[in-house]
Amino acid sequence: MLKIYNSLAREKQAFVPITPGSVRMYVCGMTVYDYCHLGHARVLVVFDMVQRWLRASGLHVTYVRNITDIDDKIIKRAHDNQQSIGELTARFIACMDEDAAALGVDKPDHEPRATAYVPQMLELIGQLERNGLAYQAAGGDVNFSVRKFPDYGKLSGKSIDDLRAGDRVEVDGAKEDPLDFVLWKTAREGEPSWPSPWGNGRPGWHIECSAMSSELLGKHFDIHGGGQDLQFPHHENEIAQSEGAHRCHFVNYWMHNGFVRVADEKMSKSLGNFFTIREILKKYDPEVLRFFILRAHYRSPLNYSDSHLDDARQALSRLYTALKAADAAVKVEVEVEVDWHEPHAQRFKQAMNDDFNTPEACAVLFDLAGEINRQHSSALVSQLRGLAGLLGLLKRDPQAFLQAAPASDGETSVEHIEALIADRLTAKQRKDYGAADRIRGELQAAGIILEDGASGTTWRRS
RNA sequence: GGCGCGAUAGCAAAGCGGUUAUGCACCGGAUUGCAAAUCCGUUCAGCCCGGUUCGACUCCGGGUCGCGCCUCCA
Repeated sequence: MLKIYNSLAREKQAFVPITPGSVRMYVCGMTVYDYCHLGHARVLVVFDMVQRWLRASGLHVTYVRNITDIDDKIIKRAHDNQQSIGELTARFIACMDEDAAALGVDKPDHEPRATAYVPQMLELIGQLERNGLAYQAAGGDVNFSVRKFPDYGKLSGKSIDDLRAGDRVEVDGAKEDPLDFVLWKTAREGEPSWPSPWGNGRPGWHIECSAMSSELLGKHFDIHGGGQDLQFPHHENEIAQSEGAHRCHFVNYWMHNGFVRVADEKMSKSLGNFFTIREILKKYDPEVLRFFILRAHYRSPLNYSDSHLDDARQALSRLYTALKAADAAVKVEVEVEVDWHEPHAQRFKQAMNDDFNTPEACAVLFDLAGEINRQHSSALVSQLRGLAGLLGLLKRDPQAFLQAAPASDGETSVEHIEALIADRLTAKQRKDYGAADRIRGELQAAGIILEDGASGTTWRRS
């Protein structure tokens, strides 16, 4: 039985889908005005893992991850770049798709863009107004009235009176309460706008998700995910909007992934301490990055540093090395069936069912690798490949992984390496170990490690 | 000021009221021409102070420290 830590209840709860056998899940995706950074990578990978495990558990999954393609930052960036908003967002959506694909992230079932759902947002705002929860302020903005929604604060555990809106940011004087948030922003000169009953304008950020989720998943669905920083105010506001408009329960399970940190500080655009995915992929294999993310629990903070990624690479190499040694018997690229009665698979399943405990699941993979190194059992090789595959790992040919060069490095060609290995073999046959070792040293200096096995010499990158 | 999370060996990171987590690194041995990989073995833990218990890293209470949210942020 799958248990999920529900941010709403602040405890692990047994997962019971609304419709038996199927799951509807919504995750807040990117605002596309820049390259994705490591924090985005974590959301992408974590919820991809969740989605995979739900499917592996036999559930029919509808996974929605939205794209915010209209917002203040997008407008500003497009203006700064002197390009249209459409050009800007198209470019960064393409970049996001590339990054996600590199990380082995499956395409969600739906990737709605905010600009395509304005009618639904207007409908929702209208309903909120009819329900007495929205009002048009002096300046023309339509706001949500938090005081009129008694449950406000139930997700974040905050009470309206304790919140100190305006402490750090100037409050819009036209709001009835400082915490009221905007549903519809009145059009400003030079900014994109849509016609509406409240005048030309554009949607507030929070209403986008409420509109897209109910349109694609219904008014009441199973799982809503996102980064921890969205819990308040974004998700709190989504609840207020959706439950306020639909008068029914919105989401059963709220999942929030922990932050990526640098030197113990949250990685964020505002702090400027972020690394983009593509920047990291110049130095590290994308699978190493995926593994780095999954070997930590999704709710824990994840500290980024080069040495941690080096460590992850070494660890992942151990798994691939085990496959390499035993792989002759098992074909690559073949979908492997997991034998769920086998003890390792049982442990794996138990770990994953315990709120997606991927660190424990990874430990099972390493135990399996050790067993394979001892026994060279092809049954265990399929178990390793099959289980790792459910995490989106170990899908490649081991040799290809072990020999893969970072994108930025293309100095030592495979031909050159193989020529030197042949030279070394001749030297070894002459028992000229001095010459053989010199060649090996030369390659080692270039980051190539040689391994003399029973069936000849193989190489990998250090 | 309000609310929340965390503190595990050199580093990273889980479970668990009593029995090896796991990975990297380190040390000893096997293997190897020597290495690498692999195997076997060893060493290295649980912020502090109380309490509960036959027994606590694990439960409870109190500290200390760190982090996050309360502003756009994954």
